[in-house]
Amino acid sequence: MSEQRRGAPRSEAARIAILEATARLVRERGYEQLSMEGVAAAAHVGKQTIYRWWGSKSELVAESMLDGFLMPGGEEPPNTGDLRADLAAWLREIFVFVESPDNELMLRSLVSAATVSREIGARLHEQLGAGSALTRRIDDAAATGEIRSGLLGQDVGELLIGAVVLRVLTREPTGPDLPGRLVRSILGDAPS
Amino acid sequence: MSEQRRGAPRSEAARIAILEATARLVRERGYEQLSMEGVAAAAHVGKQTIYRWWGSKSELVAESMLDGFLMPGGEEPPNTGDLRADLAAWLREIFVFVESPDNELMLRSLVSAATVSREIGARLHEQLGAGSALTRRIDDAAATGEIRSGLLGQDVGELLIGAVVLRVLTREPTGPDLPGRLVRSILGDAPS
DNA sequence: TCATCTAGACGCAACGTCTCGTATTGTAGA
DNA sequence: TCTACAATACGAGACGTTGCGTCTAGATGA
Repeated sequence: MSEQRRGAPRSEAARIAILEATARLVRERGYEQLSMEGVAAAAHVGKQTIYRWWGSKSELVAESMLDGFLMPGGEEPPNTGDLRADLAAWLREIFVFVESPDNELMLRSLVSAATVSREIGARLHEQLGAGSALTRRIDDAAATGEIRSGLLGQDVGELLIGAVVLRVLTREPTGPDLPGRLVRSILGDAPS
Repeated sequence: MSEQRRGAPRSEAARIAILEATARLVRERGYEQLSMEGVAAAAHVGKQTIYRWWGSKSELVAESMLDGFLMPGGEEPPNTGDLRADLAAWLREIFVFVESPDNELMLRSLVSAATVSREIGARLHEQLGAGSALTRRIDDAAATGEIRSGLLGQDVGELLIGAVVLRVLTREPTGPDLPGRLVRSILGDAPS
């Protein structure tokens, strides 16, 4: 069944070099300033080699992210038994990451790419949505009565992550108490 | 004090034509495909007239939005006395608007522009943030005890609007019950 | 008089396609 | 087994096109 292809196989070295160069240039200059010519030059690769495998800038940025060259792996929230504190700590970490000048350009580039490519949007949702550790953690808490029942982990996750994305867009500075406020806005205070 | 300027004043006709052409082209082709040359041609305007008043594509798209050529004015949530129902209805309207194929390109263009221009981000926050009717409505409800105290209108608004923005990015279809679920995720069920 | 207007020329950067010559693989014939 | 040859990928870069942002020209209007 598996018809053998002829000719030279795809060069893994070129693929890696292109994705790494893309990640580096996105971090340095951002999405709009990223050019295919720049990537080709930085990766010491012919332009055709890029266009052969990726159709557009957004696809390229997408794969660079999905393969972990751009974004670190999804951090899981800690688990100390106190869901509210855990979520607030997790959010605080994320806000620190988001507000770091080193990551600003990269994150906005990711959002830009998502506005252009349906695929990135889908992967974004996949990586953040149902099935993540965050979602399960909240569902468990609802089942054990730590938080009020009726709460869906997926919905709570969307609200929290949405707030983070909104901050990326508005560039409003976050105060140290924002994570706690947001978590309590949803889950309320712990039962005494 | 008011020094009289000499020479011809700025042409309001040209300004309107440019902003309208920008809005039309953004709706038709999206942010990335929008070109300054295209706007100049469509508005029957010299390129210099655009560059004289706007410094970049993102600024142009920003003003086109802020002046109402792109976005409809901020809709206020209805007020029937039942905050949960009002917010759900308001969210439902927004999701319908967001998911309309006519508005998809425009909204993603707005997000793109916000990733590029700090000003748009700030205006976005200004238009959606504290001081809006939504925020006041929630603060009032917290004061009268319709919802639990300790909730800040600004935080709740950020969570809800963030969820909308996230949907714009992930392009996940929304179910008819999502607005109600999101509102109840935050406010809980009405006290019986 | 002076700032604005439309129109378009200008040099430059990047686009996406195409063509080289070379390297690397599978297939087929000697 | 050894040797052509076909197929494909590669780096490099030429090519025409598009859009960039600046600049000049001549007309218009306060």
